[in-house]
Amino acid sequence: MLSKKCKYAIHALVYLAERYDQGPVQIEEISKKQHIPHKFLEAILLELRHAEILESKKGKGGGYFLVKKPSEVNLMQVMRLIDGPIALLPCVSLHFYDRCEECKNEKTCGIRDSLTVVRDETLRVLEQSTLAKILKREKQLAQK
Amino acid sequence: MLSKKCKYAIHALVYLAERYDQGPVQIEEISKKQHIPHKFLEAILLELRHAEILESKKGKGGGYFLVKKPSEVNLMQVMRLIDGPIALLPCVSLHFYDRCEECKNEKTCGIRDSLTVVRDETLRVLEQSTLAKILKREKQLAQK
DNA sequence: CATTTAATCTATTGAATTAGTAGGCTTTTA
DNA sequence: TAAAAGCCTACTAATTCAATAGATTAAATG
Repeated sequence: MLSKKCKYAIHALVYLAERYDQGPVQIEEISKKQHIPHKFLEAILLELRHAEILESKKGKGGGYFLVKKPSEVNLMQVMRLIDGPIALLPCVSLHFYDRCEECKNEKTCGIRDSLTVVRDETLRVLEQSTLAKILKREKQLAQK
Repeated sequence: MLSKKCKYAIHALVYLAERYDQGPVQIEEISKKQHIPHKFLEAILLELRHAEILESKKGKGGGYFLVKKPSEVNLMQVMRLIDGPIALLPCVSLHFYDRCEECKNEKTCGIRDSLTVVRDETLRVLEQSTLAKILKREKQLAQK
C-alpha cells in the first residue's frame, strides 16, 4: 500500500497541476485545501523540489510550482521517489535492486518470475498515469 | 514490498509442495532448510493451517503438510493472508476495502482509475502463480 | 534598510508495524 | 508415562511512518 506521505504528495501535485503556469502556490493553501498537515507537506514538497519536479520561490508571493509539464510527471516517478521500490521483492526491483536473503540462490528461485511480470505490468500502468491524465479524469468525474 | 513473514510463508509452502503426499514435515526441518527462525515459522504455519491451506499432526512423527493440491494454492491467497491488501490504496481494494481519508470524495478522485487497473493486473498474475508452477520453474532453473 | 512573508534545514518525538522470543500447555505415539 | 511435536498467549526489540518544533535563510515591499 502507498504511504500517507505518498498520497499527500500525489494530491499536492495534482493540485499544483491544476494551477500550472499560474505562479507559485503557498504551502499553506495546499495544506488547507488538501487537508495535509502543514509541516509534513513542507517536507514532501521539498523532496519533490530536490527531485526537480517542483521549484519554489521564497518570500512574499512565494510558494511552490511545477517545473515539469503535468503530462511529464507520472505516478511511477512519484511513488519511487516517496515510497521507494515498486517491485514486490528487492531482487526483482529495477531501481532499488538488492539480493533477497530469503532465497538462498537467486538463479533457481521460482518466485521471481511472476513478480517480475507484476512489476512490469505495474510500471506500465503507473508510467502512463500522468498528472495531466489524472486531472482530466477528475474533471470528467466532477461533471457527472 | 512483501514482508519477510510473507516470503517465509511462500518458501515454506514451496518446500511442502515438493513433499506433497509424503506425510508430515516437521517445523524444525523447514526452519533449517529454509533458514527461517523456528518460532516465527511456527506462527506462520499456524496461520496457514487456520486458513485451511495446511494441516498438522501432533506428537512424534507429526508435522505440517498441504491439504490443498500445489496447483490450488497461489500467491494471491498467500499474500492476502499474510500481508493483507494487494491494492495500492484501501479505497481500491477488493478484500480490504476502506475509504481513503485523503481523497475527500471518492467519486471524483482521479487516482483510483489507474490503481484499479494495477490491482487487476497484479491479481491476474498472482492468481496464476501456483505452488505447482513455482516448483516446476525451480526444477527447470536448477537443471541449467 | 527594516519588516514581513514564506520556504529551508536539523532534530526530535510518538505511534504503529514488523520481526522475533519465551515459556508453558496439549496432543500423539511408542 | 515419557518423549516428541505442534498450540497458544504474552512480551520485547527494532524499524518505519507520521508528525512537530524551532531556528535560519531568502525575497519582496514600503
